[in-house]
Amino acid sequence: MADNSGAWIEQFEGLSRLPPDIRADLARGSAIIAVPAGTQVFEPGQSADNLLLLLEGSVRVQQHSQSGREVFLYRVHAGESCVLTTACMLAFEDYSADGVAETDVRAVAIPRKTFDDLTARSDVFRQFVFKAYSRRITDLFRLIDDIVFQRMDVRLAARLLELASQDNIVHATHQVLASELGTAREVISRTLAEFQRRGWVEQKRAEVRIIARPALQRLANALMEH
Amino acid sequence: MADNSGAWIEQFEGLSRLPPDIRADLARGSAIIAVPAGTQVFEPGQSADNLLLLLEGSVRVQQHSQSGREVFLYRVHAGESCVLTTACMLAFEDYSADGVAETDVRAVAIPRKTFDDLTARSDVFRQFVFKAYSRRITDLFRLIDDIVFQRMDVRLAARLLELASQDNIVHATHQVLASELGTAREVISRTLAEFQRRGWVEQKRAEVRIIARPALQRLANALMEH
DNA sequence: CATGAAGTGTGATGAAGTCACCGACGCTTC
DNA sequence: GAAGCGTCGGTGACTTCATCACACTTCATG
Repeated sequence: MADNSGAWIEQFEGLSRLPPDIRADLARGSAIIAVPAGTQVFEPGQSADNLLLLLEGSVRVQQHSQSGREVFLYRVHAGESCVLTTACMLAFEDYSADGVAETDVRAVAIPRKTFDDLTARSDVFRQFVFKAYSRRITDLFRLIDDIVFQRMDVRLAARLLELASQDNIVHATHQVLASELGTAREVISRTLAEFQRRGWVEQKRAEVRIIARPALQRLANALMEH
Repeated sequence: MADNSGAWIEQFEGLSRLPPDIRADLARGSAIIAVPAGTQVFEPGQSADNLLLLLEGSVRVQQHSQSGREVFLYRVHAGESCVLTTACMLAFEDYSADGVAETDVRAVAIPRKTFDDLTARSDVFRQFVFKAYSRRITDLFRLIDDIVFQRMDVRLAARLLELASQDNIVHATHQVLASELGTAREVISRTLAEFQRRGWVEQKRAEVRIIARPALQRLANALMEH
């Protein structure tokens, strides 16, 4: 187990206000773990017994439907928690979504026992947990709204901007982008072809380079019609 | 305030195991309220300060999108709780969904203070809350899955069966059904017309009568193709 | 450099959403 | 009961998106 002095607690906005005794117990009752990219962090049918707080990296949470395809649900970034797994930690109900480390991940693992103890003893910790819930749930609401009402090109533009690195490159295959948006690869191919035709992006294999950020931005904000 | 002896606690599976002292505090610290049909139970921009446990009736939770249309999210029945409002109770984050009483509703209102107190003191209560969360979240996951992958006619058939009263009648306009499924009225009209052509339903103004339940059932289970 | 797997392009077809409009029903008001 | 009006439902034309089938390109690897 790595150093766990509890210094990481400062990285989490809601936890920095924890009183010293709780903070000590949290550090003592948790472990810092490292997970290589690609690892299944949690999966359906296995009741998660750790709440993860991400220090570095990101986790992609998705759902495998009966139909075999997968839908992207949301992404957990550093400084956030995989809080929805707590629902099954305490509810013993099997989870229908799974999480995959997209990059190498460093995280704090809080076992059920510690989680339960802190939830009982600290209202600051409780607020942290419920706030994280709130965040995820509103994300899901927004996702549903997008799926139902937004056009594909608008959603793709927005997602490209989100995923782009500083140098305006998105490292992702059309297939990956498709599952991010819950659509088919062909739709992504065609839409990207259209973006390229307009000179907004350039494409290589498994890579999209954003040329005209402002144009994509305008489309993403749906300030553009047709 | 109506009689609140705490007898209602038995109606909630997860709460019946509460120890006597907690149970007494829960009864004392909560109130039974009656809400007429059509009332807005909670709404965006107003941080809910009561957790509702439904004794009778149902609450429809939906989202008003920027685009003006609304999406049905889920329905809370008697014996269940509007637990997602707790996320904002404790997180102080504004809620983007609203809830409307579909029928006259009797409910137990648990104010934030009581909720917070019980969450700290009782692990049975905590489990109840988290289990309710779990239930809602998996409902949302299923909803997303349905929206993305299921055909409209399959979803409509399933919804008709859910909404039908004992005498196989669904009291709802096409518009209402459309917003339940996040689609357009015309789509519902056409699909229902098709169902009618096949002799599965009959229609009156603001009413659908199910004639061939088994056929709808087969379609709903997607055991039927084309 | 042959081979196969992964990534991408494209056309045809059908399902669903959108837009525009009209007619039918039910309720009020005179 | 006729006129007026709002809600509800029906329909055609068109667009967008999903699906299926298949061909072509890129790239790693033996």
